Amino acid sequence: MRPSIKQIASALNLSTAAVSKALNDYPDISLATKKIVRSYVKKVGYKANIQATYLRTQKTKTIGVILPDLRNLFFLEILEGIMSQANKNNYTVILGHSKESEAKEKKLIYQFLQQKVDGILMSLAQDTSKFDHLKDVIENKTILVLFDKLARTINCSKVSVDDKKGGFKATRHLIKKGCTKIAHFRGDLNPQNSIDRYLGYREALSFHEIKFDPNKVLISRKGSIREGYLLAKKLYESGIKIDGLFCVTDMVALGAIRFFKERKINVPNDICVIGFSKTMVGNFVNPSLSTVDQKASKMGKMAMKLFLSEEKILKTEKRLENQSFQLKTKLIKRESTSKVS
Amino acid sequence: MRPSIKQIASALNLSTAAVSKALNDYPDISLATKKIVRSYVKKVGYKANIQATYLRTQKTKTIGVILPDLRNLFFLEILEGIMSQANKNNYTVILGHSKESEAKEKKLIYQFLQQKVDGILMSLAQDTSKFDHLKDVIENKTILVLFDKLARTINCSKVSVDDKKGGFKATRHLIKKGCTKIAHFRGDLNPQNSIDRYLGYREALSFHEIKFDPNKVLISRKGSIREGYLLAKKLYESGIKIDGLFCVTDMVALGAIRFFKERKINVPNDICVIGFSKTMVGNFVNPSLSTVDQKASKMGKMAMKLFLSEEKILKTEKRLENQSFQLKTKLIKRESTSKVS
DNA sequence: ATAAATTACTAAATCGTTTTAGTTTATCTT
DNA sequence: AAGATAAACTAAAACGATTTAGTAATTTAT
Repeated sequence: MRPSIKQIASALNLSTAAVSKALNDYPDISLATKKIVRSYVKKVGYKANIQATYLRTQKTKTIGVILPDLRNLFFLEILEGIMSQANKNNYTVILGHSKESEAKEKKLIYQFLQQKVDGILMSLAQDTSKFDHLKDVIENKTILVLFDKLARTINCSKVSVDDKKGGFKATRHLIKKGCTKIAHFRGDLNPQNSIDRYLGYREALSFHEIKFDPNKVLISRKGSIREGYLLAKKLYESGIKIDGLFCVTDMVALGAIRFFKERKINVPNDICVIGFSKTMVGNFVNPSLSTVDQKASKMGKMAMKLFLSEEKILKTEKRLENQSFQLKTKLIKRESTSKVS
Repeated sequence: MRPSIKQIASALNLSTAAVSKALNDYPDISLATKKIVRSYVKKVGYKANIQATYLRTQKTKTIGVILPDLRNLFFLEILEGIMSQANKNNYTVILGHSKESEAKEKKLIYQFLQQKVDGILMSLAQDTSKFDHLKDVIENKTILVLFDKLARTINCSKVSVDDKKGGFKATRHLIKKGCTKIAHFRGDLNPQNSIDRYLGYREALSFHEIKFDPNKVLISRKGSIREGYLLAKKLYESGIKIDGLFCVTDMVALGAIRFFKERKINVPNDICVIGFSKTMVGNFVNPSLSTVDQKASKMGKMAMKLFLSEEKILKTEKRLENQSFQLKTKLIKRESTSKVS
């Protein structure tokens, strides 16, 4: 068992107060005593008990991270970014998995608040349509940082991707490759991301004076491979001809490509396909998948940095003060759009 | 701010002791009082402060999980398995990422012990060769459960895969497909897994009376795609002819396949390739990758279950009592070995 | 030389629970 | 009716730290 401050104090013939102050570098402890305490503490490997410290300071040096999907490498890279920053700053990360469900998300938030985390960093579940639980976080004076899937109306720090520009880039890339009949499998109406990607798609079309055709836009609710497959099938069977396809996620694109393969439709020669949010898989499939990179790891780092800066303000000025940050996207050209135009 | 037990007590004209006992269902509180307390608590949304509770009970209802690689879907599925069980049992999960480094692993363990987790569930880093930090966990009366990459000599609960049988199955599958010159890209010498897979490989060869050729066994230290590519190149350039390849991981197999593709060597017709530990990617590549499934999610669940059962014993008998569990593997036949023999 | 100021501590309260050891009141024996 | 027993509480200590207020010893100022 690790020693407590009491045992250290009696071993050194000091009061617990003196030991605590020495460790926290209070000015009313002499340098000599501080040195004695520090070296002794090092020798016996004393570490302050975090839960006991919390009881007085109300700080746990812990953040909660909620991810909607653990099987999605995009979120894992974000997680990695968060964790590397967290480690550097001696924060502990507790993890929650909302499984894209608002109910689970809510439960996790209250669990985290009970754990007295200093902040919650999260991406919203697909499902989430009410934001009361987010407001509760802020009311509890707990820092909230949203990344990727945000709620515009909530007053907290946010890291987002410039989805509109990304959608624009993806669509423009297809146009440059000579595509003129470009379909879009968009995401659900709820999180802002899919709306923005869709808007980028439309903007690119109108910029290049291609008439927008609502029949070429289908909605994927879950963003799964299976759905991509089914939407491609639906579009194909409806008889609408296309030569380009921009999908809201890589997974949807992979599903679509699978369908085209089955029907002996050549990608990219018959149809160019581009996804969104570079996932590792895209690099291994055949044809390899063009996509729009979201810099997931950087997103995680930024989220943690926003938290740290807010924490600093909270410490001195006792109020939450949030910032937002928007990450740029990068077009990744691969085989699925490598048609010679 | 959530109310404390004190405020509840004064609101109900009771002592804090009575309220606490009512909530914890002590027999010396009348049913009537219990009902009053419970309904009031529900109304105001009171939740016990976990850190304060810990101070008395020494239980945090928190476990620490250490993974060596966050970009590996295998570990993420394990994590998912752990988290789903943890949630069911109201445990909080704190996550650590060792990045396959012994030093980081050590640091994380001490951080977790400081956090007073009730248990640590982990897979060892590639790097790890000394086990003092693991012994420290046990000496701290903290439950330790190792999964996947274990240390045989440490006396704790363990969940492993029957790697030897898995290696045997993979190799036998190649043999059944008519391969006779079977190479093996094995893992490093340190964690037991790669040794066992290698032993399974040898056993299958000898079982089918194929002479073992040490020149056909190469070592991959990191198990990366890049390494798989380089090993395939090395083997190819050494002039050794093969018609089958069993790789220690899917990633290594993917790398090898990439090299074969570049050299216009057809997989599976010229060389059958099989990996290990079903990763999602394997299903999307072309050709899709045969592999040996490790049931990652089940592994996570088992790890958590072993923890829970050990925790139960610890509570009543005040001693650590560990168990081990070995998961069966399953052969996944896909295109990379679909040669007609 | 004495009062004031500074230095370097200590005592004790506090955070929010749980739990041991009483204590009061009511009920049961005989 | 007196003592024993049981029921239903309460008081207070404890967990391990931090921090406020106070105190002794030393130094400085006049």
